[in-house]
Amino acid sequence: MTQSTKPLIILTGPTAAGKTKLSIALAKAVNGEIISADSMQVYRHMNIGSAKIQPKEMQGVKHYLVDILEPTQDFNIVLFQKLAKQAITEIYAKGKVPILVGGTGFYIQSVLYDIDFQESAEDTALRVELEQLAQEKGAAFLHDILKECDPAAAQEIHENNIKRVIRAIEFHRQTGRKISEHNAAEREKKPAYDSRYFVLTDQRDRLYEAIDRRVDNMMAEGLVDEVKKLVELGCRRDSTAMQGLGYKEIISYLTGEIPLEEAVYRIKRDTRHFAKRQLTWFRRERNVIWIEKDKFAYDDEKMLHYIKTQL
RNA sequence: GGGUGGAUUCCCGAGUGGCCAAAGGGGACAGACUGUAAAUCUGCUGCUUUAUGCUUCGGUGGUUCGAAUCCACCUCCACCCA
Repeated sequence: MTQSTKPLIILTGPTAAGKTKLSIALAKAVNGEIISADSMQVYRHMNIGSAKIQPKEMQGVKHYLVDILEPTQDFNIVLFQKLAKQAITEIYAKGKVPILVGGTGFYIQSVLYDIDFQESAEDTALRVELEQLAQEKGAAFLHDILKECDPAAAQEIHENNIKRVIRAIEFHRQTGRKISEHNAAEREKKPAYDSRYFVLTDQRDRLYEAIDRRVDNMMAEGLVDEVKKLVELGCRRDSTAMQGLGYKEIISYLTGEIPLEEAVYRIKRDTRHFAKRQLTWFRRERNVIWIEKDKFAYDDEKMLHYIKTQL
């Protein structure tokens, strides 16, 4: 890999597995710089709830895509992909190795396979219109619309998954093509880099314990105050940033909908669900190198050594 | 000591004679995902030789063709009166 002109190291894994800490050691070991593949850490002022790496923890390792947006702004995968690619170019120019670190599997995929999103922009007006249609006439009605323009997509996407049904219809309206065909073509792509895809994980029960502990720490560190400030900054419940785990629940607490202990319970539960979904995603990715912490006696040094043997 | 209300599958909880292996929710487990992805959505959850099969609804015994559902006693829990 060191011979290649386009090396890319990916270090991911479910939330609370310990990616951040290991990533710093890795970056130092391979003369790398880190690109965060995390949909929430891009936002400024969201430090506690997103478990964002803090400047002193970086130990001089440059990080990209952290603290680049105000929480009132929208972020999405296309923007991520564009910025990540820019960062990679920049890192190559320095003669360093880019390391993609973070738990958002879809973001990682978009870079690794250089997925093409450009053909179709999002159309807010259309989305709102279709959402209303679904609300008034039901999910099945919307799904029937998709059936007419893209039967294959209709078969693949469950009618209750309104977001994805809307996107498929939107894609067709804008491009005249079928998203099912587009997706099939994109799926054939080979990695755009000479990559190593590491997934850091642990036994399920230990992972869940780590999540519970982390949430308790977040509360102790002042997550409620952090969310209060975000609300003061103008964040609304439906803004993209407030969809983050830990944020939407605390907002529900602040508006008096649920007691604080219920909010904490939900954050823990939903974060466990999230970790499970992440694992499902990584299992499906091709050529993944699993790093099971228990097999390395929970020793970062040993994990790092193993990673180096795989490069 | 007396009275009343309870005990249901991992949890909560519905079920008052057959349509009940037992609603619904939660959890657990599994999966999908190509412009909101920390989002959104799906499946599954007693056992097995998958069957008009077996075991289950606090315990035991009864009534009945048939009981989670009715009766008796017992155990435990909650509340009320002493």
